[in-house]
Amino acid sequence: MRDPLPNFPGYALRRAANATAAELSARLADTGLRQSDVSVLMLIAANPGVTASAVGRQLGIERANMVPLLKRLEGLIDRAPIDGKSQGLALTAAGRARLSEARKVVEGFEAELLARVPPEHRDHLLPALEALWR
Amino acid sequence: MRDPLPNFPGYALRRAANATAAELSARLADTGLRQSDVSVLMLIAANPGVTASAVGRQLGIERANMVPLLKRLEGLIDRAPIDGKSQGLALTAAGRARLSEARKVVEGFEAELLARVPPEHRDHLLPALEALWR
DNA sequence: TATTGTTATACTCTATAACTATA
DNA sequence: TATAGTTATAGAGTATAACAATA
Repeated sequence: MRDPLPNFPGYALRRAANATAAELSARLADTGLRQSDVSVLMLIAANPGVTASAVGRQLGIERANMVPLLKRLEGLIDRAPIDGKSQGLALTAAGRARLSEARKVVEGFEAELLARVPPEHRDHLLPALEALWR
Repeated sequence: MRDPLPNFPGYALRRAANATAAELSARLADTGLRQSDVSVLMLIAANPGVTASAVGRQLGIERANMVPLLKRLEGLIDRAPIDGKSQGLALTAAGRARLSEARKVVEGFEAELLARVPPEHRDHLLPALEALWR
């Protein structure tokens, strides 16, 4: 079948993102975490005391969507009041343990992704992608 | 803020796909078509008489999801029975006209996307992406 | 005035299961 | 048996509007 679409970088981007997201989701199933959960946990781990709003801004997640996400992570995240309206987030011991599991899955998967890219293109992938959204 | 996530190609892929999809959707608003609509119209235009199932297979769209999609494109697509259970799809005159509009938007956008990528990385984007899903 | 956290809501995309009819 | 078209449904991801309380 004639198919001109794969020649469009935007289309290839969508297909690649879709395929890899589905694969990572399947691999994360055992941890009970979603990709967005893991990214939030990673950001909190790297920045203890950060607010939910700041996490959302950094990851491109709307404030409103942080609420159910953090609710799903109950027990893994600790909330400590900063002032009357802000709360600092940090991982609990359980949160660190779960993140440690998830991190193995994610980092293994990311390494595999890079390995799938032919060597001559490999180092160009990340800079090219970053130019499209940063 | 410390943020290790942009160093993950899978994460960058998701962010880039998300950002570009939102932008293209906004640009397509005037045409009344979605990205998936345009990709379906393009595939039918390139392969007159193709079945809905074949289009879905090629584009990674489930058969079941082709039904409301084609219903949305009523008037743009013509269905002719091939045998008792299959229908061949083709564009109507209106379909060709709408696709012509949408094609300008999409091709302009795709060219802009490539232009955003630094020249030394540009030619590597498409091959690298294709390695991730093909 | 701007920001935080929150509630409610809606739209899109995608996936699965199941059914009918035909090849 | 496998495939085409269809219906119904559910899960994610994402977006907006609006509100109260606080900076």
